[in-house]
Amino acid sequence: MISKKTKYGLKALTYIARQEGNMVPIAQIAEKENIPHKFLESILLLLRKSGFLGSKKGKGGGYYLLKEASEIYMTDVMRILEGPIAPVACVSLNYYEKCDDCDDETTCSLNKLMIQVRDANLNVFRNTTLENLK
Amino acid sequence: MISKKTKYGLKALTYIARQEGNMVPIAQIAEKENIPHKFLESILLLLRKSGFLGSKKGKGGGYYLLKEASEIYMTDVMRILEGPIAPVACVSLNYYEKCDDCDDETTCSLNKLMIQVRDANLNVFRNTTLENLK
DNA sequence: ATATTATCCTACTAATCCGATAGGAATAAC
DNA sequence: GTTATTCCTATCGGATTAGTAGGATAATAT
Repeated sequence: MISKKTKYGLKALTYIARQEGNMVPIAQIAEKENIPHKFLESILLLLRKSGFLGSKKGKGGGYYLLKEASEIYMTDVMRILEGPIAPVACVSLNYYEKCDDCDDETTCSLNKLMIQVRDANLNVFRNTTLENLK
Repeated sequence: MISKKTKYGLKALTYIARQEGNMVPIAQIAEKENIPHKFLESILLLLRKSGFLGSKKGKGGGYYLLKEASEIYMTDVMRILEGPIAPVACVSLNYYEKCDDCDDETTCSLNKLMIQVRDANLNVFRNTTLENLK
């Protein structure tokens, strides 16, 4: 199950994408998408620092997409918002970590299944961009 | 990412499946699979209560599979150990819950993607049994 | 200048979940 | 009756999640 952060983040990105380049203030997204304002603020900050959004302060300011919606892939967004796409770190492409309980990954009984799950999810996220959510 | 409970549970089930019907004590699984004994105890208790395992108390006791490994599907095991397979409750087949932030699911921008993710995972779990992990 | 509107940033908090442990009761074998 | 096992409830520290607080900073309009 994904976190609310992820869910809110995806909804916000979609909302911004729909405004076709116009500056979108947090308050507007928060209201329309039923997301707590301050919580959303921290999420948009993260998305900006991660290179998905640009922002402008002050009156008439807000957030906007830095790339075309069709070039924002779910793989990238999910990794920032939710973390690893793999179900266990020992099969993660971007967040690899060795298991403490496993001596040898190649003989681990779960390894093949975990890789299948990872790839199934990757396949969905690699083939979905923000444009597909609009 | 799956919890350690799920990971340990899957490993334990696989270990038991490999013993071909023999009674397997917790201590043996714990040692061979590097799982904390007491933690594993609680997991096996759950798997027994959920109908996957039988048990026998006392000397020479332990756990055993109640069904053939080839009839124990990952869909069922995962739902018990990890909970919903769906990434959000509002597209869950077995744990459905309405979103608080969504007025209408059919127009939710995330709905289609979430269903795709759910189905991708279901597809893997439905086609994997404990036999495949042995 | 000043008021207004917005993002930026750090810190904090309450609640929940996770991973693990404690300690004994019940049961079966020898 | 001793030993080996599961059974059961309760507890605990730490991490994570979801959300809040409060002000600093910047841009705009008047």
